This record gives sequence, C-alpha cells and structure tokens, in this order.
Amino acid sequence: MDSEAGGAKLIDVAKRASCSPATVSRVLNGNPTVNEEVRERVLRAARELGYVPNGSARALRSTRTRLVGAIIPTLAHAIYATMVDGLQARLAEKDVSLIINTSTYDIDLEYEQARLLVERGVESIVLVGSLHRPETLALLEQKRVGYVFTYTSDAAEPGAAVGFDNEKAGRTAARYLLDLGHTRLGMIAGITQDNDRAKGRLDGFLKELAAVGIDRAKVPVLEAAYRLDDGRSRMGELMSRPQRPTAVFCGSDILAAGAIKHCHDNGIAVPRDVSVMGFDNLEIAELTSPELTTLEVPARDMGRLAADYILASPLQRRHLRQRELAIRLIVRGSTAPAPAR
Amino acid sequence: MDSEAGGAKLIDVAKRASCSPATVSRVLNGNPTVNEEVRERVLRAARELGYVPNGSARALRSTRTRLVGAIIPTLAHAIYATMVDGLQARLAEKDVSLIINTSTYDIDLEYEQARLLVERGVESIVLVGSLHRPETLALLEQKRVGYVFTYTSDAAEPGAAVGFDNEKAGRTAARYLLDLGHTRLGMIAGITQDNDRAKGRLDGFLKELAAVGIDRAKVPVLEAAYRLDDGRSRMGELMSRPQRPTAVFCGSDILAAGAIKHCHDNGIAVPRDVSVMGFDNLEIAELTSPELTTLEVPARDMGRLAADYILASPLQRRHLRQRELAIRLIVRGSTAPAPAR
DNA sequence: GAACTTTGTGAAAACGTTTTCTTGCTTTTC
DNA sequence: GAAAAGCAAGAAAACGTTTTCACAAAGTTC
Repeated sequence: MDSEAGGAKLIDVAKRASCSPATVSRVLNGNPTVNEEVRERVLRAARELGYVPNGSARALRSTRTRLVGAIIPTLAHAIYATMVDGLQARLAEKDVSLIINTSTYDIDLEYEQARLLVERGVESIVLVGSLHRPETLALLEQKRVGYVFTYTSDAAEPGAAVGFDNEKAGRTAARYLLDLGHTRLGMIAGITQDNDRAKGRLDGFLKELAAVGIDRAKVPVLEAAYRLDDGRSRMGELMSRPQRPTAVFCGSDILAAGAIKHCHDNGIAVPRDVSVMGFDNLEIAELTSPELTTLEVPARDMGRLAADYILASPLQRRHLRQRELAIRLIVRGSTAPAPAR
Repeated sequence: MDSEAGGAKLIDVAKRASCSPATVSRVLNGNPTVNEEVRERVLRAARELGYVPNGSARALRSTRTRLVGAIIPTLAHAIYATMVDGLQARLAEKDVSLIINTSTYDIDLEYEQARLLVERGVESIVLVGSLHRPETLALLEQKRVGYVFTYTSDAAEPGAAVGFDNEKAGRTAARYLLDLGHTRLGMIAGITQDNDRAKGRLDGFLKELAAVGIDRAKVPVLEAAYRLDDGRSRMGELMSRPQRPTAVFCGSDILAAGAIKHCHDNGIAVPRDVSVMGFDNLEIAELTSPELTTLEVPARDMGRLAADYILASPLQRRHLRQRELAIRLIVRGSTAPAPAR
C-alpha cells in the first residue's frame, strides 16, 4: 500500500489519518488552525507512507513555485561560480531552489534561456550586468518575474541591481597607477562587445587618464577572452610595441596572471620593468609571483544580497533595490612606482 | 486582451486560432497529426499573444518535468564548477533545466536537498562520489529518480557512475614519485571523513608505497580542507618534522599550491629540496612557480557524460552505466628526482 | 437562553495543461 | 457504390494539490 510505484499521494495520507485532503494540506503548510491531535496523526501518516508532495501540483494550484533562475556567462570562471555559490546557499536556507543557465556571454541565447525559465515558473531571475536584449526584460516584466542585475550598480526600472560601479572601478585602477607615477599605461580589457562590465572598466580607466591629459588614442588597449593564454599573448603584443607601457591594467586576474607569465618567460621583471594590475581578487591573485595587486570584487556577497532581495517582501525590496558595494584595492607585489626616466 | 496580467493561456491561444485546446497542445508538442494550415494559425496566435506555457501544469499532467538536479559539495572549487558547467551546457541543448544544490560535504544536508529535489520533480540527480546516506539512495529508488555518481567509477546497483578510480589515481601518483627515486614521501590529503574520493586517493597512495615495502605508519599524512592556507600550514608541519619528506603528494592542486607557497616563503627550493605534486590540473597548476606536476581530472567531460547518460533512453543507458575515464599524469616543474643521499 | 462569534473540519472547485475517447469526414478497398 | 479504414479535430476527464465556501459544534455575550 505504501510502496506503490511513484509513491503515496496526499489523499492516501488523508485516508490513513482519517481526515480530509484539505486538512492534510493545512498541516503540511503549517496552517495553525488545525487541532494538535489531528496534526500529529497526519504527520505520522505522512512519515509512515514516505509521502513526498508533488511540487508541480502544488505550484500549479498555489502559483508559488519557490524556484529562482540565474543566467550567468559561465561557471568556469571563479568569479561567477562564487557568486552563484553564495546565491544558492542563501536561497536554500529558505527552501528555494535555483535553476542555473550559462549563456556564454551570448545575449540572444540569454533570451532563450530566460524564456525557458519563465516557462518553468521561476519567481525571480538573477542576471549578470545591465546589458540585455530588450525582449528579455520585456518578457520578464510582462510575466511578472522579478529580476536582479549583478556585477553592476545600475538597475533598470522595475528591476534591481546588486553590484558595483565598473567605471568607477576602472578609474580607481587608473588613479592608483597614476599615483605611482606611471604615464605610459596600457590595458588588456575583456571583450567589450555585449559586455557592459568590461566596457565600463575600460571607459573608467581611459577617462581617468584623459583627466590628467593622457589622450586615449595614445593608450594601447587590447581585448581578450578571460583566459590565461590570451592574457599572455596580449601582453606579448603590448610589450613588443616601440613605446612599452610601464603599467598594464588587466580586466581580470586571469588576464593579469597570463600577463605576468609572459613577462616571466621573456625576462621582463615585474614590477621593476612593468607593473601589472588585475581585477577580481580571485584565489589565483596570491599564486602569481609576484602576487597580484588587484581590485576585490565581492562575488559571494553579491550572490547573497541578490538572494536577500529576492526573498524580501515587496515592501522591504524598495530599500534593497539598488545596492552599490565597495570595490577594495588590494595592493600586493605586482605593482611599483614608475621607473625613473 | 493579450496583455492581461500573468499572460495568455493555452485556451486563449485556442480561441484566437479558432480551434480546441487539444489542437493547440498538439501543435506545441510537435504532434504531426495536425493540418499544416491549422498549425500555422496556432503558432501565429501563440506568437501574437506572447504565450508561454505553464510548466507546472504541463509537468503535472504529463509527468515529464525536464528537470534534473545536481548536488555538489560547493561551487567555490573550480573542479566542481567546471563539471557543472559541462553538465548544464549539455542538458540545455535538450531544453532540460538543472537545479543546483551545494551540500558543503555534509551528507545529512545532502539528504535534505535530495528530498527537496524529488519534491520538485527532477527526473534524475547527479551526485558526487559514491558515499551517501542509505536513506538518500533509497528515496531516489522508491521515487524512481535515476541517479549518477561522478568523480568515482563505482556505481551503486540501479544507479550509474561517470568518473575515475581514485585509488588507482593515488597509486599512479605514488608510482611516479617512487620512480623518481623518492623514498621519504608524505601526503597532504583532503578531509577523508564522509569523502570516499579523498579516502580513495590516500589509500591508493599508501598501498603503492606498501607494495615496495614502505610501511604506512612511517608515511606522514595530514588532512586539510581544500584551501590555499591549509595547504600552506600543513606543508609547514610536514617540513618541520625531524625526517623531512623529499616528495609530497597533495590531494588537490589548491593544497599543492599552498604547499609550494610555504616552501617559497621559507627558503625551501621546489623541486630541489622537495617535490610537490597536485591533483586536478586546474588552471592554477600553471600559475605556481615552478608549475605543478599533477594528475588531470576530466571535470567538464564528467559533466557532459553524466548528461549524456541522463538524456539517454533506458536501452542506451545500459552501455553508459559505468564509465571509467582516464586520469592523465601531467609532468611540469614541481617534481624532480630524489636528491642523492 | 437566544443570538451571535469563533473554531475546526470537510466538500468541491480550481489551477493549466495533456491525453483518451469520440466523432465526423474523407479516402481506400473490393 | 457500399463497407472499411484512415485522419484531423473536439469534448471531457485527468494530473495532485490548495483554497474557497459551507457547516456543524462549541464558546461568548447580553
């Protein structure tokens, strides 16, 4: 009786506890208007039958799925994986499940994935960055699915944002290197197409330089996918120019690690000959030699705070809608004052 | 009409296409018995209304959720994040969604998460390792939820396994170091409690040493969480023993990187004074100096193959049930022949 | 002690699909 | 040219819950 294929249903529990399905439902949902003795009976029956509720039926009737979706570029980068780790952990505390999709930085694919998530009935969606297809956001708004941007601090109207100001971060990096006396600077940026974060960092960097009279046309900028080898080869290009930069800002620690690797292999001393600066402060920032000066991105916190926003009541949400987190400069050994001319 | 709160339902599509709900359902599910002209009408109506099917209703009626669950220790370790990346990508190709849970190596928590996943209606579950609470597997079997172990090659009867033989891997590491002439070896293992993989590697390592007459009681073994700092401090303990080992095998690249860091900071030359070997072949293995000799774990492939198993028909599954993947030895600079005595 | 609340419970409708069973029509077969 | 078969489409039941409404029984108020 209790081990039928598939398993017992709510009505079976009701029968065994000699009460109505309605009462069982009430007990299972913590409705306090149920007599203590009956509640015990129901719980016992459920336990004895190994009853597991059917989430689909529950979701269908109650329109609450307790499902959240996240679309991130990839899980292969620690910076995203860590955010998701924080997000999932916080959501799980409230028995909310997380469906993950990786878009590989493709906003068309992102749209398709958002559609599927909506179909699955997610109540909210976590996105990375603020640049998305208009159709994506329109869909979410039409279907009343809340969304949160991460890794950025600019929210789109009905949505929220938990992150930081990428442009400001780029400026901070530039300011730090300028203060060290560098005047010939370069940047290895992430691919800026369809990527507001990579673009923001680059823009901020160039803006700060422009502010002290360094023409952006004179600043060598190369773009690279976030891979060690790409960082390495781009650094090679940068250092083979007639006027070598004395400081290079990289859009991520991976790129910076690659850059340092290139220097290592080619007898370029870091930071004596060239300062290298990263972005993210991943674990790898402590593994390069010299260790990496970088900007710390609060990845796990973003995930947690995005979860907090999602779990908050509509009233509380107002306060949490737009959160700009601090980016911290972590100075290690890969940067030094500009060499005297 | 088309922009009502929540959105159009299947019956609205039917009305607009002047046909019955049944027909709409048939079109949407690719049932070929529908007239071409009607099909077009339905598709157009659906598009015009911005119709998105209700997954809960669909799942309830058809008992197919197209949902898969994964429970991994954490996403903060690249080795697991990469596996999930591969798993998700492959599943997404077939419009199957992935719900992720992180158990933080806690098999009791894992059980709770499995329960919730079953409630959500996942059709299969991906687990890490072969050591789980009996209740967990019993639940999955009773509810007819298929499961796949990863990072191990031993499958439990109705379940499958996609991974490698951890003990064999441990033996391979030992054999390699022995062949270099080392006789004083040590190991920094992962925490072996509730972790069959860490335990397997340790056992294999010690077994191979025992086979050449090195008593396991004489082999210093320390356990550590998979963190840089733990690797570093354990290496400190190992190297402060009266009889320093000349080769240390670490249960993961993170630990090995920490170990090398300790050596760096304390004037111990790697590999001259001590050989250090890692496990996983993560990106960081190329960042230590010297670069890390390690064993390559096919993380992404495991994810992909687990997905293949899940997506396969019951018939095909038989062939895919138990897959042992090769572990490859990657020799880099952190190991060298034992110093002459 | 009659009228009104309150409390605990059950009956039945509802959620939005898919699927089974019919039905009416067209095509094939002899 | 009538019977059989095939085909496209509709009507209605079903999936397993939650929720609304109704209703007794018990408690409260004047």
